[in-house]
Amino acid sequence: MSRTVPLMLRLSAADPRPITKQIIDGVRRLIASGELHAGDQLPSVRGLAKQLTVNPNTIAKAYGELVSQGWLDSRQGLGLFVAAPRQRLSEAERKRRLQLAIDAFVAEVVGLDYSMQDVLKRIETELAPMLDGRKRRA
Amino acid sequence: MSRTVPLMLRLSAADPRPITKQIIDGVRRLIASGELHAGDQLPSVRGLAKQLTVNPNTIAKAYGELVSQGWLDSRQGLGLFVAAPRQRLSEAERKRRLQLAIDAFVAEVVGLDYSMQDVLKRIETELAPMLDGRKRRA
DNA sequence: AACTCTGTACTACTACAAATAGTACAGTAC
DNA sequence: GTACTGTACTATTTGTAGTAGTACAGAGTT
Repeated sequence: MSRTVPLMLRLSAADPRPITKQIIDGVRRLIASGELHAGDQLPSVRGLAKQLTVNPNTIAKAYGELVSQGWLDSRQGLGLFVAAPRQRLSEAERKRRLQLAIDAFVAEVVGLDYSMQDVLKRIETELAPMLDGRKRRA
Repeated sequence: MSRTVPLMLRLSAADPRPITKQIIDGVRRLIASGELHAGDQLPSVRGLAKQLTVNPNTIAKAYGELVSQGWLDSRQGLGLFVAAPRQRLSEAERKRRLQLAIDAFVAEVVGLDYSMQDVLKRIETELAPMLDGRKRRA
């Protein structure tokens, strides 16, 4: 199964995250949710740069990060492809990242006056499509 | 009930958040968890700056933000005090912030290979002390 | 071989945010 | 007055994000 997809990605100026992070998160989300499958080819660095009207360097940086995290495989002269599911982060690093994410989330939500039930329900709704979209990463 | 507390706050160089945000989140957490009560006096701008070995301007900025968010009240010449519980954010703003927090959290957690149950349990554990530490904000 | 696509690696420059440093001023208490 | 409080400035430094431009190597097509 190998396709070339137009990559449904939107950048938002309202989003406080830097462009590079928006792209990284966006691609990761598309893969995790199963909208992109292992072997699929991604838009070229220059192509996506033109599509999103950002600098090619910015795309290259985001792609490079995704490669080093094991989400993409790069083949010189050919392009970038969605990698087979695998886990490149150490157990300690995974644990550390989860802790950071939870701390940041709690810090943001404190004082917003939402009940525990509301918060958990929302998390569940948004997270569910990301967890079963692709096989469990080895 | 009015106390002057030494403010148990630690800054971490490992924490990716800027100093100002670490202080804002830290104070908000102390209030939400009930470690600081309405009326309690906070360390002075210069005092906390010395304690944390950061610039007084940085503390003043953090305190200023907390005042504008309604967490603290300022009395010229006297100091800063924990405000009575109230909600200064509009319904739309609260909703927006929750959405941003959830989006950011999901983006970080995707690919870490944690089960839904694990994630929800962790959130519940860390968030619980923040929700019942003080009366519901009007 | 020539051409054109791919990723990758640089340097240089600009823009912006965070933090520091220093000064100054107004309000409160002793 | 003196010594604390918060607050408001300006100036400077530092680090990061993004843009701009160039260059090079690998792969496929003609």
